[in-house]
Amino acid sequence: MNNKLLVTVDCVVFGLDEQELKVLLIERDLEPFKGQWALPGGFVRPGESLEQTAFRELQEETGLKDVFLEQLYTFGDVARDPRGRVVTVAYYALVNLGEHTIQAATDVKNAAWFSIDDLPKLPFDHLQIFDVALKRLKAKVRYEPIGFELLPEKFTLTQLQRLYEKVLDMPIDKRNFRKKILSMELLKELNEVEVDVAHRAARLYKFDETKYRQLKEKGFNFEL
Amino acid sequence: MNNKLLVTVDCVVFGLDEQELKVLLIERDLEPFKGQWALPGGFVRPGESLEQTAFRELQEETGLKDVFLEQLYTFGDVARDPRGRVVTVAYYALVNLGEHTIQAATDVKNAAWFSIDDLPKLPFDHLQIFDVALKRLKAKVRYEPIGFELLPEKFTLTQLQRLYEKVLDMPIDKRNFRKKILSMELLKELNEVEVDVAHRAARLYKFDETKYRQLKEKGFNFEL
DNA sequence: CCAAAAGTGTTTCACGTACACCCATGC
DNA sequence: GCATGGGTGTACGTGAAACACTTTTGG
Repeated sequence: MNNKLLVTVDCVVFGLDEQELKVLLIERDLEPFKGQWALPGGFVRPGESLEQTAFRELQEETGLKDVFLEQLYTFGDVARDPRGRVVTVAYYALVNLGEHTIQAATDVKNAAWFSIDDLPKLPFDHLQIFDVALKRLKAKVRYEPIGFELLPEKFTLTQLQRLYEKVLDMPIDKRNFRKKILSMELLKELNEVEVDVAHRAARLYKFDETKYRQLKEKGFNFEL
Repeated sequence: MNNKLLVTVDCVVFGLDEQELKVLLIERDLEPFKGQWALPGGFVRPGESLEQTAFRELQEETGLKDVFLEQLYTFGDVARDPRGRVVTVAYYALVNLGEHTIQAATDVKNAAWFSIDDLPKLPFDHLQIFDVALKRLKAKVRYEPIGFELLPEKFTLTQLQRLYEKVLDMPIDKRNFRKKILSMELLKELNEVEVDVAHRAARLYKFDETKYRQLKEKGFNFEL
């Protein structure tokens, strides 16, 4: 009895620039779907964990490393891959677009960011995977402070607000937002302000990871 | 290059009786860990989806069918199984203990319910899988009306309250609970009451699935 | 001095929370 | 008639939501 299946890992990488929420796609240089834009990913090797596969493929195919990564869902429909029975464990990642540069490499012709509402046609069930990832991101950003992963280390409150507005796709009141986020005491106010802006420079803040973990221990729940 | 891996599905089945939250375990009749209590599960067959595997294994090993089932997480550590590289896609299920009878069958010596705070030693990483499942159940029960899956179709408000108290492991105020749950208008009040109780009989209710879907469309969010 | 975004408080309303007694029924 | 759980209302406080003007800076 041969029960062995092919297992891949695919990654939905979200990035934020000043304008929009984007996804990182690679142009496949291998069959099937050679030449098409697709989610980065590849086969799990016998000696590596699923998460290791995700990190390795991201680095190999797009040059990204040290990113926030979390398992999303596992897709195992019988006919999802023309090569045969392939189960894929999907992950999603969050990166700050400004601080990471991407570059195509192994098995990939090209790697590029696409606006989430202007995606090319995706192969396999990658569109479905993307949809699940976006839904997860929208839900999770409200009750876990993962949004900071999309921003540079030092950011302004307005940048933070924009992030939530873009991910949640809804307007947020400035005063209420500031009141709430500051009242959580998760942001460290820096003695620095923006530079090179053509108006009053905004104060910079940092997310205080340590403090968050302490508060969480005590039963605190992040909630936007 | 041989990239094929073994893939299994394991299920954490939660059940509720009048006293406690329980988990369904099976006594393995095959190596490895023959004779030990473990989560029900087995290999994914080439022609079946992951969910189909879960349903099939549940039926074969425990006799359960028509249960609420949802994917939990995929565990793929390299050394999690002594047989070699085995990735397992874990599911969790919710059943009403009174309305389903279980019976051991294929590859299984025995099947039985265990109190969640008195589990036997589990093989593989099944304890870790159970922990993730319990955590998920506790979290999800608060923002999705899945708790009803643990009750009979017709239930009293007190039963419903007990369910939440057991799953969340905390006391809940009776009047506030009733006010809140009834204000959602998700329960259909029946013209029936409990029978065979040695005190005033409580009114029976049913969860109104259709209404829930309608409200959800309009942006309603269940929240306890 | 003008444009652009930063920064800041108050009022209102809804909802969560705390809390105790009478009622119906079976034995 | 007594034991057992069923069923009900109010007061209080906290936090969410709505809302507009002044300040700072660069060009």
